[in-house]
Amino acid sequence: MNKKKTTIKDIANVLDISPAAVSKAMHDDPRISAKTKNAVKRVARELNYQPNHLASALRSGKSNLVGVIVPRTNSNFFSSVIENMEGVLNKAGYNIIITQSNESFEKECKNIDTLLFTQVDGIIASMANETVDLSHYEKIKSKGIPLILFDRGENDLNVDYIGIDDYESSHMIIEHLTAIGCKRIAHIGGFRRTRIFNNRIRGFIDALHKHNLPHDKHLLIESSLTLEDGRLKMQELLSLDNPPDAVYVASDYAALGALQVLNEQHVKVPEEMCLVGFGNEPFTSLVSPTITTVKQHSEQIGKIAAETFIKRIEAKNWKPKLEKNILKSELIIRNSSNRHLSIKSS
Amino acid sequence: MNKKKTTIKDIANVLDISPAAVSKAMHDDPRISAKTKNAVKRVARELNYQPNHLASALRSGKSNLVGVIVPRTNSNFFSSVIENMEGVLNKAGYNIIITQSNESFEKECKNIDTLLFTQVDGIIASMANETVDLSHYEKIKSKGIPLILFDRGENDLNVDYIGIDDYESSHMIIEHLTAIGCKRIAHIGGFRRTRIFNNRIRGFIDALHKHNLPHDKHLLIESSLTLEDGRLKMQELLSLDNPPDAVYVASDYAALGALQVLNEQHVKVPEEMCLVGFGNEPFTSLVSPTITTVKQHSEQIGKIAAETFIKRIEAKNWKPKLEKNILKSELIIRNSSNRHLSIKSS
DNA sequence: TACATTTGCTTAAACGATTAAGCAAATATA
DNA sequence: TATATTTGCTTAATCGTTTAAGCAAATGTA
Repeated sequence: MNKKKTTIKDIANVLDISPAAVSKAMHDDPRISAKTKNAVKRVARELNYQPNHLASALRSGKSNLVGVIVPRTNSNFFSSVIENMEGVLNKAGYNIIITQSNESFEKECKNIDTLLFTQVDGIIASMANETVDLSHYEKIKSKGIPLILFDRGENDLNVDYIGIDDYESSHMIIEHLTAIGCKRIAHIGGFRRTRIFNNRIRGFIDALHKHNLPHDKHLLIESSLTLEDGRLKMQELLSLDNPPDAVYVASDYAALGALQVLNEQHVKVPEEMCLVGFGNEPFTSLVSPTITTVKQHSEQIGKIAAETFIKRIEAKNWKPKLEKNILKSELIIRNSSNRHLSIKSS
Repeated sequence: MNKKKTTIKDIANVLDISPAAVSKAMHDDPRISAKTKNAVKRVARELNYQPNHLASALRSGKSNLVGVIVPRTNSNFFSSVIENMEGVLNKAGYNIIITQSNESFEKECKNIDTLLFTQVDGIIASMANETVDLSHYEKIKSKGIPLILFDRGENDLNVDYIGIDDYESSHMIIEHLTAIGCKRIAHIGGFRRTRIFNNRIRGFIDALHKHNLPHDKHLLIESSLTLEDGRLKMQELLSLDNPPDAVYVASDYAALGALQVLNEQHVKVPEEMCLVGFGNEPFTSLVSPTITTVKQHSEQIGKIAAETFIKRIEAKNWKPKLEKNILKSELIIRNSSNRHLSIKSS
């Protein structure tokens, strides 16, 4: 049992050279001869040498670790973003550390502390729903390491941001719903304090005006957008004196809750009520009827976020500033708003 | 702008004491006076001191980091396991690093390398579907750090394991299906080489015998258990000369695929065909009809895995050995196998 | 041959914290 | 008062790696 790990010193001893030479040989320093390099690499393999990350990170001040903070990993969107981010970062020699805030502000603060403590070289994050106070994000900026936000971002921080055009997405949805004859369109939106949800709400209102549709206050509801809350808000809408003929929900989970209520109360979808979700979660194409939704191009968001990080870390004297990267979203029309085609699973 | 981070040296300079005294004061060493301790802590706060994890980990040989490997984080089961693991570990002063294998053997190997490279104090893992060769897991053991497996484990590694009783779960399911009158029960199972799926298959076969039901070879199919493969395998079963009257699928995702096919082909569930899934993913209670499934107590699995890790790390001269912690699962009966009650959403 | 340059290494300091060992001063014990 | 013990620190080594500086030997140049 060789419990003791092999270090560059061990390799140096075997070859009777200095540890410094070994270190340089491993990093292909031009001032080390090919013969020595080969010998070092051979012995390293033989002794099963694994470089000690802590030591090199301590000395060089670079950990090659990128911290990632997401509200939850159990949504397809975030899981896909992470996967694509990881692909790009791994190729560039970085490894990622995933943490989840569970939509809790307190947890998000703890995550940031953990990541800074682990000496990550940068942080890529999407904010929790609860987050309003941004001082803990300022902490990242003040450390001088890159901070990249995606999806749930905040302009006030003046850092890079990658996301989709939420305002425009709402327009796309209203356009589609009016085209199929909807006259009273409701919106179960997120909390206005979150920028993306605010943008969706603004887009919703402006699009209604554009199409000369009534903007009834009762038809615009803020929600935590969980499945359960989607159910409650749908019940609210159904109990109105003059209920809507279409509902645009700002999250697929809440849309699913809404659909459950509609099914339970035998409201025919899409005949009596059209439904549109947001996010293109896999289940939207699995439930009955399938749910019309918005695809956010999580692959691109992940890749671009990672590439932005690399760009920032490689730029020598870079100062954080607001730089937005807004991608186009895509409306995926399914049966919950399909009034002209025969209804079958997509 | 104070870019340079404060170190114990800075604190020492302010108070005109040695860095060693500062370090000890921070750790409440009994040989440091209360007065000095207070002064150190005050200055630390004033200078916004953050201990350098790399340095302390390098010196002490402990990183207080635990690596977690899961197939994917976007399932409710794993996401919940992680959440509960984290709760216990944080309290004990550990932070976790989550990595996902995406069910790929190669990715799993890379993850292990990353985690070992990051000098984690231990690893808690659930194996990828693809994994057959276990040599990379041996690498963890040979480092002398604790390895804890859950859900997808492997006895051959002789390490701690936390999971549910898969064999018994199959019995529960068959018991339920026979009780409601099913006579020809099929099983879309996972690959036999994965222990948990093999146990479910063994349980399935033994339970059939126990209830004097036929064990038709065509009614037992191995599958990758993705949604798509669930569809394909269901189509296979429906095209048999003598199709089954119930299907037990070893994963909720594949069960959902099966349900789609049944709905599309207008096979009435549960009247003509009963369906049972596995895992209690949220969507099983959301689709129509709702799917009967098995709850795995992810909260407990996460907690126990974390507690086992702590137990191992605190035991001085502990040698890895097989120690199983098998939890009881729970059958959640929903409409897809509800033949006696009126059919409504649960 | 005399000097400059290049090659291929070595030396030694550093990164920031921990910790065994040591030492003077204060306090306790006889 | 003389000695032992405790208190409260300091010194210096260490963890494993990186890297600036330095220095012989080999090679190139005039």
